[in-house]
Amino acid sequence: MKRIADSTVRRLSLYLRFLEEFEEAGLTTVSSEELAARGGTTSAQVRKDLSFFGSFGKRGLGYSVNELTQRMRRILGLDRDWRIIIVGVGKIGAALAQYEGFRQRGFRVVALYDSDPGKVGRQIDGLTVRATDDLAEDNRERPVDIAVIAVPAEAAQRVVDQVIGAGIIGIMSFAPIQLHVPAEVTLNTVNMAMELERLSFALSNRE
Amino acid sequence: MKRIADSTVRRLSLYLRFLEEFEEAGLTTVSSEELAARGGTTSAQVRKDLSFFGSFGKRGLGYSVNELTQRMRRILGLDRDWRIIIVGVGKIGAALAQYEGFRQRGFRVVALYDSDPGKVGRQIDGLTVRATDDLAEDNRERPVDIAVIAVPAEAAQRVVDQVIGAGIIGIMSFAPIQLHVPAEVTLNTVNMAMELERLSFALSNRE
DNA sequence: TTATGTGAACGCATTCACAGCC
DNA sequence: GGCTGTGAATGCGTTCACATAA
Repeated sequence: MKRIADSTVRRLSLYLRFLEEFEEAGLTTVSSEELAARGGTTSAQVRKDLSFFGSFGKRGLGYSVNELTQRMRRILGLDRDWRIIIVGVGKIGAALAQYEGFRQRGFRVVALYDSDPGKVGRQIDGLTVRATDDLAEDNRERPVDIAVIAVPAEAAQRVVDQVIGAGIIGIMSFAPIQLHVPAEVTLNTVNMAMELERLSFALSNRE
Repeated sequence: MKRIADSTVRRLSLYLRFLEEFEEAGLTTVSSEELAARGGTTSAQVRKDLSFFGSFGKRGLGYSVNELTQRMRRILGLDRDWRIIIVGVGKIGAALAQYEGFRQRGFRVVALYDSDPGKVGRQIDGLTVRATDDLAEDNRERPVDIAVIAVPAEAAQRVVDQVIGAGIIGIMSFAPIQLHVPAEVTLNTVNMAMELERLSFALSNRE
């Protein structure tokens, strides 16, 4: 498939949310213009974004809310459940484990891990925290799709190597550090401190 | 000032981290090439990024680690403390309140707010949770720079309006929703569910 | 000689504008 | 007539390549 820009994928996620809102509101048809207005973009942008994946609309009419919602789900890979684990059950990790926004989209947290013996065995949201060293064996028995990394910066690269060694190829990191992974692994990093710094920059540099 | 691309600002944050590492390692000079290698970019990119703000290097030599670190801090607005509040002390909000990564960069959490009467009065990390309705008055007495929004999607726009009404012009949102703010307000949103969706897309669409 | 700083070239994402279809 | 789908034009960020300075 043609390479899709990151910005396009982000917008697709937004479109899906809006479509679900429209669906809930009982609308059956939506135009690129309406979708654009809701998301703060342009109708041409919406049509271009969708055109990378096919022709889903009817000229003169717009898009079927129902059909487009299905299509978006399928395109984003959300027409299935994803088995995810969370490594690191400090404040952030524990919060993510219970985050409803994940479950709603089919991301099912199936296990929690931590390297701290003091945390292993603890119960969080119905799951027992396991030792990070058990990861490889666990994953062999019952593979997972995505590992969410929520450990301190110092431990992050080591944990990521362990996760990859266990055979997991999807990684979502919340560690405030630049991670290195082989090409066959897909990594997505959210650095919350960096996001605040972007805000700091924006606030400092406006006339 | 000339408009700076978002991608540039993100890289500046990275450079600063690397510079601090180099500083800690005792290095006094660094080249654009070394900085690039550490961050997975190119030396031309590093030089171009820096060139938007001035000429900080010496030809044939490179950059003074110390001086460039200072410059980066100032450019990013990190040569000062930022007073921030967190609105919404559910799992995510409480986790952020105690996040060390913020404090380290001069982001000082000075107050916590929640609309749930059951949470108001609770102690978290040495701070007493206050009622969101107190926000306007509190901010009049002792203004803050940034409000971090960590409330559910349904409440987010209302809370943001309240925050803006109180006179706060910097907002960092973790609510999984598209927020609307007037032009004079600077908003930065991190949508964790969307980030997982990007990963889902990437994992689903590779040959 | 070495590494910066920067115009120019390039490539990619966004916007335009209109042909095509309902 | 209305709205989509898409080549063409534009704008913007990245890369190139070299003049410049230590």
